[in-house]
Amino acid sequence: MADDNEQHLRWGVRRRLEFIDFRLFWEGRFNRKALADGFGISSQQASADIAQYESMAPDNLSYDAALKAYVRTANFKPRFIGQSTDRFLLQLAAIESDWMRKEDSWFDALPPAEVVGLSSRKTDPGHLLAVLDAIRNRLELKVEYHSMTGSAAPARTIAPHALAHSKGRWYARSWSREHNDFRDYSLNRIQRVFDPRPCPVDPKLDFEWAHTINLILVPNPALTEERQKAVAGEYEMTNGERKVPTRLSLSFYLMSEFNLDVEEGKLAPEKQQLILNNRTEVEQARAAARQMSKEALARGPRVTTQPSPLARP
Amino acid sequence: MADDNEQHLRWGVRRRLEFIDFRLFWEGRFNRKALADGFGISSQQASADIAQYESMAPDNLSYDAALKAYVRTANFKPRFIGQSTDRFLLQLAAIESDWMRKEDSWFDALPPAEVVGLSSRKTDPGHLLAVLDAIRNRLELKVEYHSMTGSAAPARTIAPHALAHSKGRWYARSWSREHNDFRDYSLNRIQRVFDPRPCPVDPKLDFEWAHTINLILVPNPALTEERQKAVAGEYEMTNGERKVPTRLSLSFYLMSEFNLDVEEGKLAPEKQQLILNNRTEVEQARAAARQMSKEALARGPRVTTQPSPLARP
DNA sequence: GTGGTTCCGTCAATAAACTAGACGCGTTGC
DNA sequence: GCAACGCGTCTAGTTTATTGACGGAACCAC
Repeated sequence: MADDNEQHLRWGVRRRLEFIDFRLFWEGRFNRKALADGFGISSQQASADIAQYESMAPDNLSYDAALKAYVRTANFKPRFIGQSTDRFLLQLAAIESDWMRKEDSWFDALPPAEVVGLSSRKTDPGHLLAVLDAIRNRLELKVEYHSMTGSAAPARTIAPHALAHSKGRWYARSWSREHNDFRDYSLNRIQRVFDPRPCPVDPKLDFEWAHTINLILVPNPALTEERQKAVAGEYEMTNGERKVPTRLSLSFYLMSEFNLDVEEGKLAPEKQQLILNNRTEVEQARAAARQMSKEALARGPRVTTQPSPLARP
Repeated sequence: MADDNEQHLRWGVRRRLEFIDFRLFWEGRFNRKALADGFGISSQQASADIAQYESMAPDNLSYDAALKAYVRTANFKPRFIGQSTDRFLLQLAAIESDWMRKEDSWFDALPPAEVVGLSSRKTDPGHLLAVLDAIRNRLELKVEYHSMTGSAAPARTIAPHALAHSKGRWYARSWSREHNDFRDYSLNRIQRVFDPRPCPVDPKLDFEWAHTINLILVPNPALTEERQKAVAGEYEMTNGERKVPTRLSLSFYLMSEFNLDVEEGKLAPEKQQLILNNRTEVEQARAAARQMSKEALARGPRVTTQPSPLARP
């Protein structure tokens, strides 16, 4: 019956009950003021919400007059939030990395936490917007790329068709008019975007993007047998290997991130815990796809069908 | 005057206006049904919300009867969302990495996007919960660590006091009763947690965590002059170097992530674009801090003041 | 101890937000 | 040309939330 009620709850009320659940689960406590302030409701309404929560999950909380707060009981069971750690940790990382404002989360006191990494230049919203519109409506754009030399960067014409993320950076997978092939352009190196217009090139010709291959990862045999087993467990391998389906164009990033592109033996095995078993296969497949794209693009004819403006992809 | 109104909006209404803003900005279009479904309101109320949005930002949208949707106009200016790219990209990455459900975001159609990385075992919510409670209330826990050998892992007693994130993994910075020093424990290798009890060790003695040092990063001189300039720009260096304040205990992760812990010349310069200029200083500082912690811990007396249960840190 | 403060809870009256059902209007697709 | 769909709007009625007032429990400073 309680489950029945749950469906009838209005969106706003449900969010507030989730908030109570969230705070109890992760922080063990909350008080009425936090609820009222967080959602801009009166304290009376907050009381009513708490009463409702209690009626639906009586054993979850009790009021501690000394702490002036509601506290989680020992046999607490989350009632409204799917108890996903990921949401919690994601938000924590996002706040620590300044991607998100603390007020937009449901945290009160953040646990002491630190995120390792190098913060990078932010992406300009207008540029991302232009890229997204281009992807959706199959447009090409003129862009100026961040030039370090101070000299005026020549404008390039690119037609983005997908986004990719690696090592904290976002890339726009794009056709390049100048080179007549497909390449990656780092979003936050774009300095200026202008002159969007329909693009005749079919993104399906980007075979390096479209085709995937299984990277076959195994523990570095230079590690002790015990460490190898640990690595196998760490990366959830079965039969001593892990197959990772990867787009050909992205295999480079994954290889780079895990030092799979370094000759075996060159690095200390602890710095190269994984070995790519089918490296030549991957590299050949990638080169072949690249060649196929080039030939298809050179051959033309370029595709003619155009989606209507602002239509869904 | 409009700004005045904005403050009076109720939380739920404001969220819906933000939703309209978000969709218009990032996807260029939305319709009434999306609003009604997303927030569980009636179509009448959705119409009312749209009318209100239009009254507050008349030039932002127009209805396209052919598309059966509201579309963004050329001179659109976001009115309710701070136009932060980060929120957009963060959610995109989160959804792509399965950290977040699409329904919890405001996306309609996701742009084609891919996140490079190896998915890892999920962290058990109960374990994270126990660790967080331990951090807040200064407890020690018995944990069983994931053992690859199949043999029963001996329980260890740890007292976590902070979280750290690196390369997709979360670590609990903890005092170890067995070793009587401070170490990192990977959250998703914890198999079982039990027997929490107050811990007499003061986390302030973890000098490797408390002390920070500036890592001084410079472009790898083995790169061409032009590439060096590009790297300097890419990492926002001033005077050819970037100072990155880092906790001593985390310097290892940062060094590992950017191959700063590899001898110069061993790797192709493209795989080692950054060089750590003060590596020996960092390593000495770290070793010194570690030694200080050990001595302080060995010396005792262990700290006596205890925060009350469930009190804020 | 005593007053002052700050939490909480509740009652009653009022205002705002929202829903249900019904109707008309324009566009699209068969 | 007709059904289907999405939008806008009207009325009446319900739910949700606010304002204002009052009282209880715990804590702090004096």
